[in-house]
Amino acid sequence: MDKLRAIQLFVRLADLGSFTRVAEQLNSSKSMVSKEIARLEADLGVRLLHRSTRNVQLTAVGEGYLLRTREILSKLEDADGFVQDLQHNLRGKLKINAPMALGITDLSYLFADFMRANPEIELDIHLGDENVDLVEQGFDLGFRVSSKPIDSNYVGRPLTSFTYKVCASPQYLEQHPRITSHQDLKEHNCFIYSYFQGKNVWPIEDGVTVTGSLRVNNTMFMMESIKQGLGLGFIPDFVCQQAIDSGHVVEVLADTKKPLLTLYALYPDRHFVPEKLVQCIEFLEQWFANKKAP
Amino acid sequence: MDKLRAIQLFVRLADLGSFTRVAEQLNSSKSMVSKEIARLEADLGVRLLHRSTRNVQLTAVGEGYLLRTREILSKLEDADGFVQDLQHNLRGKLKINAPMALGITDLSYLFADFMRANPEIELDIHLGDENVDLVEQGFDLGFRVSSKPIDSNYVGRPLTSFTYKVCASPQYLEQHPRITSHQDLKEHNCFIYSYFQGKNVWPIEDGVTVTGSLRVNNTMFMMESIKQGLGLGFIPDFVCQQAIDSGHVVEVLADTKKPLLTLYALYPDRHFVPEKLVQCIEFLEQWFANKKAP
DNA sequence: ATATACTGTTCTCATATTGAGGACAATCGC
DNA sequence: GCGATTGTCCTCAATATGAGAACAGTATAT
Repeated sequence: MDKLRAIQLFVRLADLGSFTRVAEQLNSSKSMVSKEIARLEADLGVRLLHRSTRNVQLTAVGEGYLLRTREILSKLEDADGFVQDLQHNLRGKLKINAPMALGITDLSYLFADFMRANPEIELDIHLGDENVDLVEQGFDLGFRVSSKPIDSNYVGRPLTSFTYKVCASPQYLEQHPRITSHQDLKEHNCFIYSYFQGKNVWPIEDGVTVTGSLRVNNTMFMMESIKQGLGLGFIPDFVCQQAIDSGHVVEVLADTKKPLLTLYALYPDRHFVPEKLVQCIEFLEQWFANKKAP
Repeated sequence: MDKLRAIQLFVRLADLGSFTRVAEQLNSSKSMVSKEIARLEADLGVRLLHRSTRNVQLTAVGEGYLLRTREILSKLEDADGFVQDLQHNLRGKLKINAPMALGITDLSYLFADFMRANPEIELDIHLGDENVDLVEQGFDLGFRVSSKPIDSNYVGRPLTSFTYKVCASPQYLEQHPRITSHQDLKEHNCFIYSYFQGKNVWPIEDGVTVTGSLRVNNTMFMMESIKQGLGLGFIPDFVCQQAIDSGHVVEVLADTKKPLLTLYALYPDRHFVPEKLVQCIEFLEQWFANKKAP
């Protein structure tokens, strides 16, 4: 028995005071209304209304039940309304996970723009390079750099592609042997990024195993050490480009083959994506598209 | 879709955190739980929980919906509990309609006993001889004197039978012609009871049309007038018996044929009769049975 | 690292529920 | 009295629904 519908019919019946009119109002049959009310009464084991052929009269019990069920229906509507509001209106929190370096560089500008464009949406941004379980931590959106989508419960959306560059400061290069081949790197002080998937193998050409005096889990820190002339780093271009443009560091082995990586936006499975998240993802795509253009 | 059941499943699922365990607990199948939750989500247009194969995680929306639906389910239980309480416990009001004379005589003793035996039941007794519509006025119980059950929406239960007696005071009989046949009544001052079905025809033998100087809608009043020696009355025995026993009035035409009437208890249709009403009706039957015995 | 066990989803199909329509009994107004 | 209208009951076709197995994916154990 669909008790909820039965209750809705009961309340309506109490309002209209006629089985026939309820059936008419719902484009349904009298028999259905009658049966459903009978079912509800059977379920409760109580007569909710006395019926004479001319009159429908609430029982004392029915009176009390009506009061309570009215409130329940109203609360149910509230609950549904709450859901609709959160789903379809551009409101609420958006919990986002992003790599530290990306967050400090591009994303800080990106989300500044986004917040200006969508003042109703609150952002809860967690920067970190550890591999967190997005679903377990309840993230709405995550940024991942990978060739394959990692988590099958999430759908990935390519935003932009980037590459890595081998960087060193001009001073370092002056004071150390010339680098002409990627194999030369073996003789240099190559910094290692802790979370790098290849550990201490840089994916240049067919790969080169490197060693160095620094191992750190933050690319910005590494970048600073490179600027100080302490060694070489294998740095994403969005982190090093500015320093290269300003001359603080220099790219070496620019013509070697390095992997082209893709930045993905990961968000929960495609069913029922909240409007605010749709909005956010579209914003991401546009932002990166615009950035590449000029 | 049975939304209520879907909500119940959702809440249970949030508690147990596993589709499989919900299905086990309800002796049902995983597919049913999965489908029902999917239906609810489709209805709302929202993902309520993220599922990874190892984890079920509430969405932000799901979290809010859970809170609200929990309250709704609790309220629904309250409503059902309220009904059960009223139905099965000996509590609550009992609205009763009874003829004036009967109420003032027998019923006053009867219900005094009843109230002593059932202190939890409140009585709301309306005395009156007008023909009221029991269902329209919301009566739980009515007393009717009739040979046929009047209202088809109510079921009648015979309680006791009684008859009428022709009464007069000794003084009146001394001062007026002797009464030996019912036809003699035509020459006497016969009081008329307003609500009497036969109007001014007393159903003695084959009926006798009478006239008199008093017409009143209350038998007790009439009884008093008889005691004063003003005339004759056709009085139910439960009203006149005491006065006859004490010698205040005398019965005449005792051996004539008068109708034997039955007192019925009328109560609403047999489906779902509240326990308190069942109790009351049983009490009525026992009381009248005991009264007849001694 | 590989295997295994366990998760939630999806599919199909037999089953059961259910709602519409009409006949029915009862009542009220004319 | 008769006709109109009420709620209930009956039957039957259509729909919805749940069980079970196959499936895809993942975490734990070895």
